[in-house]
Amino acid sequence: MSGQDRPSRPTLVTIANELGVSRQTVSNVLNNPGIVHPATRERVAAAIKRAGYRPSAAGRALRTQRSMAIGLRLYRAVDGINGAVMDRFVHSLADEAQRRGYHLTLLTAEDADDEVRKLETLFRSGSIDLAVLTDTGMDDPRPDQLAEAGIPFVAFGRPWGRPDPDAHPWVDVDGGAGSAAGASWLRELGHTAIGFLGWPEGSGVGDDRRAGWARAVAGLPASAELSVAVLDDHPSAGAEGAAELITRGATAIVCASDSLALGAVGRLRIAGLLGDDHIAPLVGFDDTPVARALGMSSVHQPVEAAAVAVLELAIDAVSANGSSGPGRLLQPTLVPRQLAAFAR
Amino acid sequence: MSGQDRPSRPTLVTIANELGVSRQTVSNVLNNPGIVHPATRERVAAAIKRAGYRPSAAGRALRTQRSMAIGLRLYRAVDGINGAVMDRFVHSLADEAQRRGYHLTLLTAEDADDEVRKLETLFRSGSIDLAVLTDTGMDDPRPDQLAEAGIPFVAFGRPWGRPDPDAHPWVDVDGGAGSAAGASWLRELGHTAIGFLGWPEGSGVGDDRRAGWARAVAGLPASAELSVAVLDDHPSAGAEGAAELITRGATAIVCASDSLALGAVGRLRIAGLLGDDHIAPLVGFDDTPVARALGMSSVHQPVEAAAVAVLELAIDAVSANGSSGPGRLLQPTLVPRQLAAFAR
DNA sequence: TCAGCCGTTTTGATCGATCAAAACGGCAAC
DNA sequence: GTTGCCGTTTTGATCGATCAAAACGGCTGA
Repeated sequence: MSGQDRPSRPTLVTIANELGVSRQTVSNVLNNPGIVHPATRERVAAAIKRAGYRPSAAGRALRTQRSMAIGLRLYRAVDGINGAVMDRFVHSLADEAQRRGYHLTLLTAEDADDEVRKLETLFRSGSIDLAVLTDTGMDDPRPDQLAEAGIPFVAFGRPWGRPDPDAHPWVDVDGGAGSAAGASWLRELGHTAIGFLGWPEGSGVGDDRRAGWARAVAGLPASAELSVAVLDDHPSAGAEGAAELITRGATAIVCASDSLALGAVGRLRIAGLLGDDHIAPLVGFDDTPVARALGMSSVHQPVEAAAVAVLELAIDAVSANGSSGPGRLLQPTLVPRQLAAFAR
Repeated sequence: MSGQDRPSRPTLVTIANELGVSRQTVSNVLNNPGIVHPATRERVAAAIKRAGYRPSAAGRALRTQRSMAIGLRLYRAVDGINGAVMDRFVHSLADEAQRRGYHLTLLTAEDADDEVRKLETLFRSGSIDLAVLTDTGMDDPRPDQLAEAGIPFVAFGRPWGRPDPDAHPWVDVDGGAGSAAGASWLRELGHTAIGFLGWPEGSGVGDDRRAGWARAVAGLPASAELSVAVLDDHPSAGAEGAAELITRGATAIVCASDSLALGAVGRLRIAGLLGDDHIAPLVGFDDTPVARALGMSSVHQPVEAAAVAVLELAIDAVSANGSSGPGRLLQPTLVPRQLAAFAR
């Protein structure tokens, strides 16, 4: 059945010979159409289309020293409830990269050191032009290591704990503003005892969200005692924390994640705090599919916009323009919801 | 601050000149160490390590006509509850690919045609050596189109609806066996009215799971009426379907997904069918994080093993050995659970 | 008439690796 | 002493593109 032994993809020379022009002219039609005579340009373009010719990525990469690839570590799906945000981000990033002629190259790693090591190998072999970091933590070691190795990168997440906020390009979502919006919404609903359910101090993201809640509940009585921290980002931990908050008098809760909120909703139901309007006095974070499915209110992160911003900074980083400024803080939006019938 | 203007990565020639050997010897140390004299080999290896030399992916790809990359479409995270399985699969695949010297190149697409078109562009430009298809549906058009274009590929999912089961290499999980295991487990618990909650006929995956349930409940009275189909893979649809099954007399339910099971658990609670042991008479599918969090029993798919198998077939496909056979059906496992306290 | 310029096209060199074949020194066989 | 072989190393060609500069024909202006 095998018709021809070698499919032998067409090259610049194939096309050039077919038309009796030089290879450079064919190349110019693709990369610098302006300098080619219109008549020639059309003949060449037609031949390219007819042959289904696609420039060799390897040949091009070898000459230009650019792979047009972006390295991204894919984390193990530990939770999957909150991992949904990262999912959306990766998809958006892949989409936007594609739109700009780049593409994502995935890697997996054991830990931060391993990630940097693998990024360095990919970079030195010319497999990627730059990296995108996600999940930046307090005093994250990766930015310095990448800078040391001369690898351009953009972080999705602020440089937490750094003296210089513009040490490297980053994009992030204003989590504090999200929690504040959630707390304010609960105030508007008439609540005066609004608790916060989050994690122990020390994580940049968690502290930021707590701070936002604190700003929004300022002035309400006893708000200081209504902050509870649990160790795990898990519904069972959320249930325990919510029970504690209710004991202390809270009638509404802002959570640092949808995982925690999922656990909290059961306690609110048991405590008879759900109300007749079926609006749970509860705000989760990340607007995950579970929140959408159950009808929990949650803070939505604009990951598509984040991906666009990351790519803009990324392209700046490799072309070394440095024109668009190092940091971008995007605003989340609160999505209020009514509990689904089956979840009441 | 910029010490040297050009970092100018080392090449084969750099290393070779440094030691006074030829470039080919350096190349051989990396690709064919056996034919190099041990003493030379060690000197060269030391120099490579010292310089932190990594072979240029572009140079190598140009010569060998291999990119060592695998194209994979990343779907938009529609649901995220069930998308979790795909998450784990992608991570495992990236991991296993890396272990074998390959890496994943992501793409996004609007639909199947767009996916094939983009894969073809990547393939013809030599950016990928092969593709991995996921979510194969009944009479999926992609296999034929890829074969037509001469693009090697492996599918994660059976060739549903095809006369020839070995039309192309594939790996899949035996969903029927999973549902059967779930139904059998419920029988062992003493249930005799076990319902199935799934989707309308016509989807390969859904029909397969229903068939497994049917096998396991054979012999029980009135089992034929205890199968209900809903249109959406969503908890609210699951709640409705479960209510219908309970009306028809079911005391236990096997679901085609965790999304459906999530909706069903509330109805079982309302109907007083949960029991004192806190084991919900319910089996979901895919063992997603939500199931783990709430304590729902579910069928777990061995995606890590699937990724390993896919890669094995993939490497066969590009080297054209065809030694390991075209199809692999893996067995899932049932994970029985007790409902978490907050979810009761 | 011829130098100079302009728009367009072609030529030569190069990116960094691997393949295939040649070269090399040493040694045994005839 | 020549031939042949063996283990190891080197040389030349090649993969497919882009950059930089040269070449080309036609035209203008001195």
